[in-house]
Amino acid sequence: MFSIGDLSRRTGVKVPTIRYYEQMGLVAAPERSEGNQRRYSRQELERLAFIRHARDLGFAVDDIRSLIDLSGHPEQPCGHADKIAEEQLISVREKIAQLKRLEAELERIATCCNGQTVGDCYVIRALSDHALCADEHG
Amino acid sequence: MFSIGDLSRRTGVKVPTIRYYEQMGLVAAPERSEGNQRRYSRQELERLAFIRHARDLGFAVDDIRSLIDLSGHPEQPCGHADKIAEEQLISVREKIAQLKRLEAELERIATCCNGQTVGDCYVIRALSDHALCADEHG
DNA sequence: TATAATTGCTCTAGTCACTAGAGCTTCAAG
DNA sequence: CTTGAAGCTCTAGTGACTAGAGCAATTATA
Repeated sequence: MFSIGDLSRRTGVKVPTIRYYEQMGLVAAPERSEGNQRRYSRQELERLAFIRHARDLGFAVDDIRSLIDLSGHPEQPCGHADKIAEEQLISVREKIAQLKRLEAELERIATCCNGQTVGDCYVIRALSDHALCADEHG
Repeated sequence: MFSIGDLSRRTGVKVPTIRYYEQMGLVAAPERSEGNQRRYSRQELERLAFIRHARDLGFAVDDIRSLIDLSGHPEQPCGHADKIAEEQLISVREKIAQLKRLEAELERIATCCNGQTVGDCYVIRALSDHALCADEHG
């Protein structure tokens, strides 16, 4: 049996976050000690590790809920789980592409400032005048 | 003079967001018409375009506030503006690196599922067992 | 000019995924 | 048996908006 602090140390999920997940129904409410403190089993530790891992990978809490539901039905086809993972992959790739455009733009902005005062600072001018942008972003 | 809707169309910032920016003190409260509707000048249009541009580039609202303050003092040295832009560039690069790790992990997860049922689905197993990960993430 | 459609107003509350703090109780070590 | 860490519940705050209710003003059309 683990206390909530044990669980936190073993999974890297912060204590208030574990309680929040319980409130959201992502993890079930565990047994309690005589003094009303949460006591977790190994199974609950594993579920929390699953959640932590999925969150690290950027899955939304709703997606995680679906994945947990699916893992409770091991006899069903896994197309849905695949779909969730693939959509997540697409969204990650889109974010990377978007951030690369920002990187290029910021590189230009942050490295071109040779002015001595704000009045002719490239950072400020570039933000004021979209026309100074090499290409579209946002 | 522009109505709030004009401003929205010209800058791409949604109407409620403009009002929210006013509440946050990012844009000043403008003149009002006889019937209490907001009426903006060209200067205010430009400031909002500046904000929009900076938000597109991922600057936090607090950073934008600093940049606006700076642009109101064109005689001062621009080191601070440079610093904000450079920090933003670093943070964007970190996000890209992080997302690339996620991409690699998700690729492995999403493309390796040859099982027919959830029971042996790679997506579910990979999330359950961090040991299946090729390298660290998160 | 009358009316209808659109746009605008304020205000409250909701989103997501937590995080912080107050004020109290229980637990484990010495 | 005491002390200090860890736990409890509850409310409220974060960032950057977004949604909706219930009105008022403006603009376009007949």
